[in-house]
This record gives sequence, C-alpha cells and structure tokens, in this order.
Amino acid sequence: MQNSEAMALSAALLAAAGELVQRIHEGVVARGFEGLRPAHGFAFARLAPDGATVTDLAVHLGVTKQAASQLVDELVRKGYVERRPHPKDARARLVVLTGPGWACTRAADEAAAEAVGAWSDVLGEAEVRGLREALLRIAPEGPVRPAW
Amino acid sequence: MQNSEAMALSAALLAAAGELVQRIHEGVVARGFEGLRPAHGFAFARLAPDGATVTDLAVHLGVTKQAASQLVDELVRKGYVERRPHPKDARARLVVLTGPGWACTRAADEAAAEAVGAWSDVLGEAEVRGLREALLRIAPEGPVRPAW
DNA sequence: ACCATAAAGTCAAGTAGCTTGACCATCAAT
DNA sequence: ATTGATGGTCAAGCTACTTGACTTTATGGT
Repeated sequence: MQNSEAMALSAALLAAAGELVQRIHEGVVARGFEGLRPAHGFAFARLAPDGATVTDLAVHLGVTKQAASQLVDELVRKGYVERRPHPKDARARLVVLTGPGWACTRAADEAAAEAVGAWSDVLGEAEVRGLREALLRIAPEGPVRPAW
Repeated sequence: MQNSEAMALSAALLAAAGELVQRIHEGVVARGFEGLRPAHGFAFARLAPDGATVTDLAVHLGVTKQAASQLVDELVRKGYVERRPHPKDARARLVVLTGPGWACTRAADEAAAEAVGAWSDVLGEAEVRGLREALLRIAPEGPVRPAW
C-alpha cells in the first residue's frame, strides 16, 4: 500500500461519511424537523431504545457531561426529549424521547435508508452489504462523533 | 435495504472515518509535529501541490475566507506555511508550504499508510482496495471537512 | 480610457458549542 | 457512620467559527 493510496482512501472515507451525514440531515429537515443539528441525531441514537442518563450520553458523544447536559436542555426546550426520575438511582435522571423525538428518529432512519439506497443504485445491493461488513470489521469501536 | 441496516452502515462509516482521522493525527503527533489539529491536515492537502490562495482554501475546507485566513495566520506563526505574492494577481497571495510544512505532510502520509495498513491486516489488501474504489464511486464530491 | 462591478484579502466584533472548575445530592463500601 | 466516588447542575472562560465593513486590485462594457 503506497502512501498516496492510503490518502485517497482516507479522503474517500471522509467524503462519504460527510455526504451521508449531510444527506440524512437534509432528509430530516425535509420531513419538517427544524432547529436540529447532526449531533442531536447522534444523541437520539443513544436515547432511542430505553433512554439514557446524561453521563451515558456524554460518554457516547465523547464530550463532557456538562456539554451533554446543555444538549439535553436544548432538546427538552424543543420538545424532543424529557427528563424523568431514574427508577434505580435518585441522583440520576433518565432522559427519554417524547413523541416528536420518536417521530424525528424515524424520519432520520428513513432519510438514512434513502441516502444508502442511492448508493445501492450505483454499487448494487450486494456491494453495499459488503461495504457495511468491511467497515464493521475495521472500526467496531470508532468514535461516534468524530471531532475535528 | 431496511432502515436499521442503513443506520448500521452510517454508524460504521462514521466510526471508521473518525478512527482514521484520530489515528492519522496521533501518528503526526508521534512524529514530532505538535500544536496541529486535523483541520490543518485538510489544509495541507490542498496546499501540497503548488500552494493555494486563501479563498481556494476556504472553498476546499467549507468555511468562510476569514476563517481560512485565520487558519493560515496560525500556520504561518507556527512555521508550516508562508504567504508569497501571487504571480498573476496582485490582490491575491499564494500560500505555500515551508520545509517543516512539507515534512509534516509526509508524516501525515506515513501515518495514513500505517493506519490503512492495520486495516489490510484485518481485511486483506484486495478488500481494502475494493473499499477504496467503492467509496470513490459513491462520494466523489463529498465535503472534505464534514461539519457536525 | 473610464467607470462600474466583482473578487481577494484583512480587521473587528459577535456567537455557539464546547471546556474547566466548583458545588450539592446520593450512592456504595468499609 | 464515615469516607470517597458518582450523577448532575451552575457559572465562567475559551476557541474556532461567523457576519459585517472596508481597502486594494482585477475585469468587462461602453
């Protein structure tokens, strides 16, 4: 592997990831959810199954818990999540999605499927599947929110 | 393609891209270049062949020219680039890499080759090649500096 | 040749999202 | 019961970015 090929792969990877995030975000906006940034989507992904604490969210996003708390404030203000008392720990609070929060999560799923579908048209479904599995083997533990 | 699979692909793509950027950055630091952020590397990539104007750089990075100008200021202060008069346009200034700038660029190439080499150990060279070509066909025009 | 418009760059001020630091309430282990 | 660790918030500060205003030089039409 020559250096220039490694750089070409890096650039292609960044371009693909950037374009995907952009398209998902546009799809979400097109479905009527405004005032959100991609970072909020990363948060929704963590909150989706059963909710999470602010600290969980901070770890997931790779930021301080103060930053995660501010992000939750914002989502509460916009009606996408709410803070509920934690069933097992009186210090903690469980942040869960509201109705609009779930709707937005579904919209993001749809937008993602749409964006990836466009790739299937170019590569074919089999190769897209191969792509996903190769990436999963490469970076199973990569940061969710790459910061740079 | 189901929605959940699209999200899995998105997550894997982001994780891989994030990890790659992180590793390249660490490799650059390990080679003795400090005080730099990944964004500077994206700038180097544009400056590498023959230099570029601040406006070129701004377009490449997807930021305002003021932001690009500030970034150049910083790189000048740290000795990685210098501003030279533009040969064809007295308004413009050509930003070019200095010796240390070139050395840092080579270090980044090496670090990238190292990181991608680790992937080859997992996937095999052929599949990594396939990955690169699939990504290039998917997102030839993606943003260099995904912002989120 | 002249003027109007556009483009390259910089200075200055404001902003948004993050950080560090300090603090309180609660948990868990001795 | 005491001590240290953990979840969360408040407050202040930092930094990379933005918008706005301006100067200098290029470009194109008349």
